[in-house]
Amino acid sequence: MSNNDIFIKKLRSSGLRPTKQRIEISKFLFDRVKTFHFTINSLNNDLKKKNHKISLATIYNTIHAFRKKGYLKQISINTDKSYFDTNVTNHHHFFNEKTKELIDLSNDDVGYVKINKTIPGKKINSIEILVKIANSN
Amino acid sequence: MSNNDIFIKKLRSSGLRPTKQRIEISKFLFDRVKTFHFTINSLNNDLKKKNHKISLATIYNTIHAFRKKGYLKQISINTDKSYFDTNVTNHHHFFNEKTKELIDLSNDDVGYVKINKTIPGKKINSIEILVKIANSN
DNA sequence: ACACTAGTTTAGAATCATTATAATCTACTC
DNA sequence: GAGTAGATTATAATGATTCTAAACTAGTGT
Repeated sequence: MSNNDIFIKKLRSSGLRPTKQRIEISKFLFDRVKTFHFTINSLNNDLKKKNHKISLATIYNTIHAFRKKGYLKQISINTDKSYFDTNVTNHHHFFNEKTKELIDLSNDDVGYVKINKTIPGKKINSIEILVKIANSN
Repeated sequence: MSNNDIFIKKLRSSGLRPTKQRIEISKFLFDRVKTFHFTINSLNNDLKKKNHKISLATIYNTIHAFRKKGYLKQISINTDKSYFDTNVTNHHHFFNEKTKELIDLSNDDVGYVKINKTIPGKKINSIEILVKIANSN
């Protein structure tokens, strides 16, 4: 089974039509060994370099479709642009405010976090930890 | 000593000229019993209601000046607008994504978080925890 | 294979938060 | 009171994101 077929299956199984654009974006995002972080802008530039002429609107549409299906995580961080992560497992991040660089923190890197407060009628959906770092000197 | 005098002293001591606008904003933000969360937009509306005609640009300038001086905290959260907190002590937040409501979590509400990973040449500036909540039924 | 339809892509316009500009104003110093 | 550095202001500019509506295409049925 070729890589394309894998993505076509994945898209179809989640109710997304396997269009040329979605397959190309899937390949770029998921056909690699390591997960990574990106912004719409960086993704757009990277796809342009690969001579894939995909409209910016389509990139936005696709990324949000993938996010809704759980194939991408949007990172809670206060910046002018949104950051996405192809690592959708439960984990956290270091964030270098100067360079805007994100570094994964595995769940094991973070001690268990207990939340000793409940809100009646509400349940916890996720716990997201952002560790801001800077040069140490 | 009147309230105004307190804010004038505070502003002057941090190298900010105590202008009419900064004093008004200080009074609105800090002259109250409980801390609270706000956006530039909500602040602008609230100040308008009080018949204070402060330019939006001044509100942005002032809030960022206060943030830089440590009088306000900007919350790490992925939304279209920035959220600020008049509670600058070490604490965390519940966030209701549907209503965009923020609820404080005291440091005691959150078990001690140990970060078992270091980045050479970098130090930790802050650890920010966002607990996303939703209706439980 | 062909046509139909709902879903998708697209370029460009619209929106909205935020920042920049540059003219006017004001708090502080002498 | 005059001079000046710092603030305020209205407005324009920017930039990320979303909207629009026309053109395109994948999937279905014939």
